[in-house]
Amino acid sequence: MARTDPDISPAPPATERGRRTRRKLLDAATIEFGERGFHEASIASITRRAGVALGSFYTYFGSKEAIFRDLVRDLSEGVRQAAAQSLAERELDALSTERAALGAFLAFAREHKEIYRIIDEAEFVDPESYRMHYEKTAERILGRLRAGAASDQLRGDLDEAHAWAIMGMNVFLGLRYAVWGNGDGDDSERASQAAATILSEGIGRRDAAG
Amino acid sequence: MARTDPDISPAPPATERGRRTRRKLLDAATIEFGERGFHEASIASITRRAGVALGSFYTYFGSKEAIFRDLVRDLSEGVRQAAAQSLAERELDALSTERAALGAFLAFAREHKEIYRIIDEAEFVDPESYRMHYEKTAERILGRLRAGAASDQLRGDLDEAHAWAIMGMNVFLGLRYAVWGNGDGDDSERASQAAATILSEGIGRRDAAG
DNA sequence: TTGAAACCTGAACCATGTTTCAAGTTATGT
DNA sequence: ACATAACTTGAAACATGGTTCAGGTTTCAA
Repeated sequence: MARTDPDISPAPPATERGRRTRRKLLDAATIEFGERGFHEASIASITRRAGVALGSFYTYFGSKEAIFRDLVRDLSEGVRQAAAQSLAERELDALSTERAALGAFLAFAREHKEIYRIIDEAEFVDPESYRMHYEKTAERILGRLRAGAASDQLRGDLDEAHAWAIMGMNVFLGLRYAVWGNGDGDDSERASQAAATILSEGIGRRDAAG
Repeated sequence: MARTDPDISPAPPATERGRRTRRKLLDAATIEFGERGFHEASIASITRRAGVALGSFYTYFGSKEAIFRDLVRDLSEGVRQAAAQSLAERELDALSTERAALGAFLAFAREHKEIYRIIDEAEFVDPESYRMHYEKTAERILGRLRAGAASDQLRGDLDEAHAWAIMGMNVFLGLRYAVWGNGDGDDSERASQAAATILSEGIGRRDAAG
């Protein structure tokens, strides 16, 4: 009895000690999932890393899937905050804003390769969160595009598809130059430059374009 | 004895019957992996779908990973061919070529959602093939960009990063409008339009851009 | 101080599904 | 026809690792 739906995590910790333990498990899981991926990861290894008994895991999480789900949501929020913060720091014109957003994302990805990988794997382990992550991200990009259009800096006909195209550019540049790259800043600079050019002028020759 | 390295698939079939059975397993695996994902998929279910005994599986594939690897390479080649064929059909200017390539990719993704998913999952099951798939794809895009530059239709300074940016756009537009979309052609049209606009003029206002 | 709730422990349980194997069947070349 | 290699079969061995549980320890409010 008192069965917990394995899909759902038990009630949040009531004491400080509990919150600490839960946090330790979450941090250990970030490393474990990042290094080995969801299926290679084991709960025993997570609790070992956290310095906690195996059984304690189920005090805080209903199942292996459940902790992964919690993690993805945590991290998705983390990415959002990192980007938002970098944009709040200064006032920029619309195109520079997109460039800064990509820069922040690349820096974040370079520092948190494991997070990048965890969100990717959510496509298979927790599709709902995966979808949510990208839909929310696209919405934020679209919001910026609309603001740029409102202030006459950007085209007026930009829509959701443009936001998804920009997001795709950013994600793949991050994969190639922040995660796979050698980790120095030059790669990121090259990526930012390419994206900025495309967004400001496209790839056609200036004098040849219709 | 006669142990087979589980990472490697045994020697190819020597008879016609063998080739048929191997093909049946590969086809069944495409469906199984596409529907349930790598880890949910079971070899028993694959052989059941193929109408073959469980043990026969190991006559043709060294392990579950091995058949997945073979599959990813098959499919990666399939995507390549589909795109190449659509481009070979007519002579197009550089920007139209990119638009046609995206169109072919979207159509392919709409028809083969399971293939799209399998290649994505290779990031975790067979990183080598995954990486190869995208590197090859980026190379082909870069080749087109260089050709466009050589004929003075595209900017002269396009490099690998631009190719990755374009690939990212295409992949994400495919995810959103071909795989997640409602499946009609309107979505694809919208996606193609957005990408074409970005590539030809960027997102800035024509008269406002520097 | 004390009782109850929260939390911790780790060995054992158990479900799942991959892999092996020994024996039978079909194809092929001489 | 015959010998041999290729192929097929499915039950059973086996490994792995998620999950449970019964009994201990810590925390905290009354």
